[in-house]
Order: sequence, then C-alpha cells, then structure tokens
Amino acid sequence: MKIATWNINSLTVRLPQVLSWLAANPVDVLCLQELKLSDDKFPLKELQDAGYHSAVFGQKTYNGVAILSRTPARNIVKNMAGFTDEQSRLIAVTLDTPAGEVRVINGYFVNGQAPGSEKFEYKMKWLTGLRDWLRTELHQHPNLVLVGDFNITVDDRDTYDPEGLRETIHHTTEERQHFLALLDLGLTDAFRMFEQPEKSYSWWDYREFAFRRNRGLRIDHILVSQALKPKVTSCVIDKSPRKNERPSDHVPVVVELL
DNA sequence: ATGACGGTGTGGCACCGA
Repeated sequence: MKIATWNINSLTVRLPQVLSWLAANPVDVLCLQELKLSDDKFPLKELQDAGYHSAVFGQKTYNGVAILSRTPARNIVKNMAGFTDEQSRLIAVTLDTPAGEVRVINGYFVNGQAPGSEKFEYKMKWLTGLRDWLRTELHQHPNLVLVGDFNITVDDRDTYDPEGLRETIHHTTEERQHFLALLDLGLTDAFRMFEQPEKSYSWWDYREFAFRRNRGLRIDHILVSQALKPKVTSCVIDKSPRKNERPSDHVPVVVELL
C-alpha cells in the first residue's frame, strides 16, 4: 500500500496533472498541499470519479491541504488543537488501509521567508505547536505517518549548494533542530531508510532552468512512526511530473508499506 | 543583482512562494 505527498501549487491549475498522475500511480493515499482554493471550489466529483474520497481544508489564494484516499477518512482534524492559526496548513485523518488503521497527517509547513523575519518567527512557533500536538497524536495513534511540504532541508545532502546556502531559509540550524525534535518523538525520515540517488530533490525553482540544472532542494518529507517503520519497503521521489507543461515546482514523494 | 518564474487577485501591478 502506498502513500504519496505532493505540493501541487494550485489545484485549479494542476487538477489534470493530479488525475493523470493518479491514473499512472494508483496510490492508496495522496496528500496535497497548496490547493490555493476554498472548499466550495474543490473538485470533489472529479476525484470521486477517479476513485478517491477527499478530506479537504481549503483556503482562498494561499495554503490549503487535502487528503485523498481509497477508503473514507475518519476522525478528520483541521489544524492543531491548542495552536490557533488563521491559515489552512494541516489536516489529519484516520484511514483503514491494507496495512491496518493508520493516522495520516498532512502539513504545509510555514515557508519562513528569511531568518529574523516575522514569518520566520511564525514558522518557529508553528513547528513548536506541531511537536506539542504530535506528542498527543502519537500516543493515540501508534501507526502514524506525517507527510508534507516541510520547507526544511534535513542536511547537506538535501540541497544543491550546501556552502552557499548555509544558514539561509530552509537551511538554518534552528529549522533543522525542529526537524530533529520531530524525529525525537519517534519518527523516521522514510526516504533515508534506503539508498537513494545522489542529489535527490523534491523542489526546483521555476527560474534559471533550475530543474534542468538539478539545482533543487529536498523539502518534502514522509516521516513514519516506530510501529510503522518495520513495514516500510520503499520511499522514492517521482521527478517525472516536473517535466510536464505548467508543472508544479514540487514533485511527489511516495512511501510503500507492507 | 531583493531579480529570475509562476499563481492569485480585481490588477493596469503587488504579494507570495522557496
């Protein structure tokens, strides 16, 4: 059974690409970020026709997340209890999957703009809120997967220019410490459980032929709980949609569980 | 080089993303 995450940067523009990707990659669960549309504009019917239920937490213009699944979602939670947020950045569901009952948490983490900015402060607070809330979630749901656009590179392998970008946004020690704090809760970076190609990235800037030159970042992640870790059989990045016409700047990451 | 490229909004550009 497979779970995927994909920041699609506007579902309005990318719906045809999502549908064709699902047709070629019939995953059990697809977590989307940056819908950039309100709930009433969500293409429920089109995704239903493709065989997916949808749990949606939309927002006009910015943000917005959804979880598509073969089986209907239960216990849907939008944003984190105990952390008030104006922005639609997180949705959690419980799913009955071939691998048993799994809690799937899908986040569009804060970008943060630049260290020292107000948005960076918001990013740090959001990450602290996530960790506090996740502790409870993990207690209630041992089979848990946290996926999404983390907007954090984990280490130097995740960036095309580790020296030049040191301590810039997505590369700061502070952000990486927050990532490590999530691992401390008992989560594992599924991608690094396996040997991977050198210079594997999940995002490339639209500018300066960044994809062609493979100047990218790995900022989209899949974290699995300790109970699920033994069931993980693979984790891959699918670069192919970045070659589409009008692509998202991010590509899907897919984890397979027994 | 505070730009490039692309999405959104009610625009004649600004804001945001990463």
